[in-house]
Amino acid sequence: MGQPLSTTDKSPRRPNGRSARVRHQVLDAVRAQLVDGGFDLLTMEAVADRSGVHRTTVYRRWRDVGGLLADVLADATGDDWSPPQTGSLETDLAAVNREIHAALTADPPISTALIAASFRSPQAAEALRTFWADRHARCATIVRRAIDRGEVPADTDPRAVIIAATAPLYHTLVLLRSSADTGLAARSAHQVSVAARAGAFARPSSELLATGMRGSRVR
Amino acid sequence: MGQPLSTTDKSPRRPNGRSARVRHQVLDAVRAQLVDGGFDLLTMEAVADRSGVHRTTVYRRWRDVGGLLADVLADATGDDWSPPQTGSLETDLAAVNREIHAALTADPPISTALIAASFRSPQAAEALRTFWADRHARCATIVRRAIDRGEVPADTDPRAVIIAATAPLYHTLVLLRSSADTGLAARSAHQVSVAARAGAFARPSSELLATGMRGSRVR
DNA sequence: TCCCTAAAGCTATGGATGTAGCGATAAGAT
DNA sequence: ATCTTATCGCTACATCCATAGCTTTAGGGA
Repeated sequence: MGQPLSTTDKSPRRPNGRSARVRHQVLDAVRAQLVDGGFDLLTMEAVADRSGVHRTTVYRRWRDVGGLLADVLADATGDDWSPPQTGSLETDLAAVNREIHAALTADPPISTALIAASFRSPQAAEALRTFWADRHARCATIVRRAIDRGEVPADTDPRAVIIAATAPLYHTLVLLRSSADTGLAARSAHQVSVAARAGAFARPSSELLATGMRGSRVR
Repeated sequence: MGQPLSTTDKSPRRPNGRSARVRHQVLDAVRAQLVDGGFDLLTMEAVADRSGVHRTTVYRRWRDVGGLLADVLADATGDDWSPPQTGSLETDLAAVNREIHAALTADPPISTALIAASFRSPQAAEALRTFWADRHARCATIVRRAIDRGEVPADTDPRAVIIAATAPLYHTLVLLRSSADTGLAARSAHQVSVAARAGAFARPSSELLATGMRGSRVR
């Protein structure tokens, strides 16, 4: 909740006054505009008109649409999301994947809009990196619980498991833009959990021996 | 080599004359501009100036930057690329991943530019879909060879294996924009091949029985 | 060789986008 | 209460971006 001004990367010198009010008006306008106009109609001018804040002010503080979305994302961080807990690695991963699927196919497509914006604005890209780093860190508990249960070897790399499980879904929906069938979420979870149980996600530098052999040297 | 005009989706009525010459000039200019200017300087005006073709003509035939890149991509299809053949599923997948890694970190970043453009232009998005569909189809032979060798069950889904193996790399480099260490390519290949050998990539509707059990029903 | 016309060139123009400079306002310190 | 100055609002302007309408050129069939 640090209200970092996107443009200057430092907090406003007058955080309780007009600046804060303007920021709320603008971010509300961004969300509203995104809801009933989509990404295409999310323009600096539209946001300015909708918020009642002058155009030049929006330009000054947020620079471009990516900056606006980045600030919306920053405003949304610090929520209390925690990964689902269903009793097994596979079902946990599947549940996460279903949430991702829901987010990526939601209407209005806020997530997709943010990803698209990250290719235009370094600010949005950075905000997205931060967001994902946070989510990956939280999801690591899924793998740690599986380790505690003895489901997978102790040297399993949590981050690698999470990425392997979720990447196919992102890839299909975001990059290939094909309509992933509902089973993909579950199938990816299944495949990854099979590999993880076999010790394929052991950390390279670990002394603990995994069940599967590692070290697939390439060339 | 059907030279489909991107804008009209139909071939030019005079395919050997000025139209073709103009197309070559423009596509050459796009490639050149991309090489020594990057995506940011790839503008309609720059391409027009560089190619010697008038601005309005470039607009008429290609509409926007995405259209230009889409046509460049279409112009590049029909190459004779074929997946590497190294003797095992794991090393084949690793080799593919290394090619992807090289392409995504190449300078100038043509692949990344195309992906970015696909979020702005439906034409570029469609071209990219086509391109990837083609590549996935060709990569399927990697899995088929593994089936023939008896490395993996006969009902293994080739496309699912390819996507699972390559998605983490795309995800890391393109979406997370973090600098994937060189080992990621090999590790993903290893993990997927372990799961595939265990039968985790069996086609849902297959009558053939895989070695591993399937059917991870969710909820 | 001579038309016909598809396609390119050109000019003009409207709209969107982004910035500069300056005066006005109000947050917060004294 | 008063002053200082960060921040906003406003006007004007400079580009870019994209298209419309018209003229000119040249490919390719007769």
